[in-house]
Amino acid sequence: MTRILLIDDEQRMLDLLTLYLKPHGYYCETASSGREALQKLNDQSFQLILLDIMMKDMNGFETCKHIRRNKNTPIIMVTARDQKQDILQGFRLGADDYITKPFDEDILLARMEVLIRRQEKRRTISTDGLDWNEENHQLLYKGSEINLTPKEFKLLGLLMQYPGRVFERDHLLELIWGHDSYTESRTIDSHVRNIRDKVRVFGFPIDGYLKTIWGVGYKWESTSNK
Amino acid sequence: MTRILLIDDEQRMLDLLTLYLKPHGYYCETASSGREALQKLNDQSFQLILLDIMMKDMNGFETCKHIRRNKNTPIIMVTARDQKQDILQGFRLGADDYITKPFDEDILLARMEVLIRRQEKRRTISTDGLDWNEENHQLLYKGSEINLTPKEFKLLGLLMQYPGRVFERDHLLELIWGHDSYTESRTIDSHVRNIRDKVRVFGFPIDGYLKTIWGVGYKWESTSNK
DNA sequence: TAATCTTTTCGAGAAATTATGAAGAAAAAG
DNA sequence: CTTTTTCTTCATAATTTCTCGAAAAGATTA
Repeated sequence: MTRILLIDDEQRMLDLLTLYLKPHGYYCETASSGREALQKLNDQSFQLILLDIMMKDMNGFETCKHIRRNKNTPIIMVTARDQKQDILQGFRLGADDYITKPFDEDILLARMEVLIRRQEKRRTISTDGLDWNEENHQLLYKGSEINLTPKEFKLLGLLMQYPGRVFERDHLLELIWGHDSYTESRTIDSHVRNIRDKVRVFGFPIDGYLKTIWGVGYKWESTSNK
Repeated sequence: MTRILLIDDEQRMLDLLTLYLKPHGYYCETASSGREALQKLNDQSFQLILLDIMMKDMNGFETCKHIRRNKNTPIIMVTARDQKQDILQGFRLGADDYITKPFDEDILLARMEVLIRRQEKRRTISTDGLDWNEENHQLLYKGSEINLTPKEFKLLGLLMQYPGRVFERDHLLELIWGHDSYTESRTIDSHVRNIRDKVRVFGFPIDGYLKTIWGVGYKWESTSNK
């Protein structure tokens, strides 16, 4: 799930954008001030930021500058039509793109995709808010990091990569441990347990996904019947 | 000198753009057909492509698609105003941005700069008060200089350059020491240790950023949960 | 329901990996 | 050439992860 941070001090606008974006598979987190946005950016991770320039408290420019001190998450500015100086100023402060209000939904989506696509060359697998990312060696649930050990991480990644497919324990051993391992196949069970425990703590409905196939092995459920 | 490739079948437009861009320090090469453009792209390297969509022979879309087969040089499409379908199609084929004719010179320049800036390896990186500057080989924290040795400096810079990404020790060795080095991969650990020690003395919360990924390597944390 | 088989749970020891401290080798500076 | 700095390696301490057995719980079959 691609996570977007919407920053605007008008609640109406936040609602509207959320409504726009949700059906296209984006999860939107909202912030109604620069301060709140920086807070959320500190706690969670996002693939894109939509930032309204016209805000009362800390304005969009200030916010943009602050964000760029620590992150290079792509930023699309939202401006009123033809505020050329604003647009230029935004670019100077590190914004990646802008759209003018009122904006065309399709164009916005296209621009968003360009920016997201560019940084998502890495391999990620996502389900229901759970993102497994190989390059970052990270498992995120709704933007928060869940700490896994190397074996746990590989095991989960493998299962998620082939949703619906059942893996026998010996097969998992071969794929993750390698063919020259003397490890007992029951060791898998321990790792599965640890994964379940760790992920469950964060509120992800893991039992609806990581399933035991009795007498066979394990699989990652593709159709989430939680 | 930043090299731009202009593609348009109207000579007048090519001249106009060249005239616009030259004073801003861009070198412009021109092509008046898709074929010619592909030829030039094959022989020379460019930092950016400006591509007119409305061309007689091989049109802009075709050209865009061909270019993307081999290169990911940023492409800005030039379209007539409000050809929404054209714009969306361009994005689908891998364009990075578009401008509508007649365009504003400053906005064009700003958009170009965004795309070019992103391509360039950054000479300075800043996080949470820590500034890494390649040009003067300095690491500053809140203005005070932290003295690093060459290896330490390069290593830190590389990690900061790609926040979030995990590097294996052998990969770091290859990137910094070069492929023909006989250095043990554990040597990395020593350098990491020295970096941590030196930076910590100055009060920077290094342990929240320079992370050990157990069993894998090291990374610079992008979501700073200190 | 009983018998049997499989999985889950738990915990402790084993194994693997990283951090640390220190010293010698190599390189650079004086 | 000498001194200083940087780089590399190694031993060992500290930490984290992995593994496996045994008991408990759960599923299946007769």
